[in-house]
Amino acid sequence: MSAVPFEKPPTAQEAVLAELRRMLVTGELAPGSPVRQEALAERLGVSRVPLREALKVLEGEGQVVYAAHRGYVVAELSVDDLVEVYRLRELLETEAVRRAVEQLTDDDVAALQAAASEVDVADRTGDVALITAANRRFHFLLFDLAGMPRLTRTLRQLWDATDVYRSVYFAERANRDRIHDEHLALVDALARRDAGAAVAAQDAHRAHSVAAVTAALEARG
Amino acid sequence: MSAVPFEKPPTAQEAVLAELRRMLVTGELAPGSPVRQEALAERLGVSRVPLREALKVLEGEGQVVYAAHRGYVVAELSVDDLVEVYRLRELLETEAVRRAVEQLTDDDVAALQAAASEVDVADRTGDVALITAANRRFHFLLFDLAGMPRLTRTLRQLWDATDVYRSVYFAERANRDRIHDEHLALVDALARRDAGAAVAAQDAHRAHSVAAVTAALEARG
DNA sequence: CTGGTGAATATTGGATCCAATCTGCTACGG
DNA sequence: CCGTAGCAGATTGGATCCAATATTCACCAG
Repeated sequence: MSAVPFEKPPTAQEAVLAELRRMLVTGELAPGSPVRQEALAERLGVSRVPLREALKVLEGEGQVVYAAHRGYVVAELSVDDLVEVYRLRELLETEAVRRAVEQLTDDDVAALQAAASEVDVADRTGDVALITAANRRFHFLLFDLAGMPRLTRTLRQLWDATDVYRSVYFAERANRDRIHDEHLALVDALARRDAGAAVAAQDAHRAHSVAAVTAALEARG
Repeated sequence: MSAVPFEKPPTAQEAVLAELRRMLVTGELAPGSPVRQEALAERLGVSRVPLREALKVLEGEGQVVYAAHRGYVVAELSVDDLVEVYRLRELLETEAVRRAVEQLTDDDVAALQAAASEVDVADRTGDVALITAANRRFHFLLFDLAGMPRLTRTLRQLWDATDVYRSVYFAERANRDRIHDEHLALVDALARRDAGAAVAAQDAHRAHSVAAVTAALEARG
């Protein structure tokens, strides 16, 4: 009985949800495009039922919008929406960092350092999806340390909403280089339990991101 | 063709969702109790499919928790959870008020005054459900004026999460009396475009609420 | 008496089928 | 030529049925 920590999908709806999230991040499901349930379900090898349940979750998160008898459409973010998301992130992430700093152990700091290194490792592969995932793990490791589950959940929704658009940020070599330094500065501030500096580092991090993404968004119209 | 603004339920899942929300607020679906799909569906006069879709929405909002093959359970809030929700509300509602004040018109102020009066009207009926609803309309009218849809949505989720517990607050005569004064103070500050005072009024409002609800929660254990 | 093993039951998960609604095209009248 | 009514196809919404999993309880070994 090899009790290997083997990943398995217990239900189809969860597998579908995970796959839909992936398709949203990669842009396979592009913003504004309608979701054809039958075709998508067939492609995923399931019936429409688990697909619809997964879509309901995404609807609750605002990733897709639903209209009765007209189905689901992949949510489209305007520049205003994007700016709003980043403003909310600022408010909530500031809280998260301040709380986390209060109860940060040395082990936590070490774990954060390790997570930051993982981002560098992913960076060297050049795979945008890997980088995005590693970056996310790093930041949410920190958020989780605040010990506020609802805060983490809300932040996850906000991050999810802009995942597609953030990819363009990671696609740029210059941005990826800057991330390394910014993460380093953040971990450094945390190691010193300097909440103010940590918040400042996060703010800078976000500011770069939002600037790049809005620029990209306005470019295409 | 009488184009009467007649209420109609476009889909069963929406009707079910609305009914489930009502049952959650009234405690008909009590925190911690499992959701028996077949029985509940039959009681609502629908099959399990639309019920399950409605439950997925509530799951996304954290109103129920889901475990694969074990079903849904009505979410239970610990005191810590409750304190967290109120802290998040403080952060987000402060932002909402500050933004709203920036672009408040005289008509908006008048509408807020009217909404506050509605709360008084509901108050005189003594019906806790009516009071809760009127109170909610008043506050969200203000939040909406910030022009930040995601912020409003997040706040709605936070309010929903604690609706059941807030009922105990409104059940107390003394608390209801205080609400009138607090709303008056808030509208007054808004009419003067005094963001600081408005935020302070809201903070006081919340502080009373959280104190009452935590007390009630700790009392029963 | 305790612990575990197995079958029986209850409950959830998913697929298929049918009904309801929407969309696009066509034809007709102005 | 333009607008509209209506029909046909496409798509979603919901109900029923079956499969998969979990839970309960009886039974037995120790």
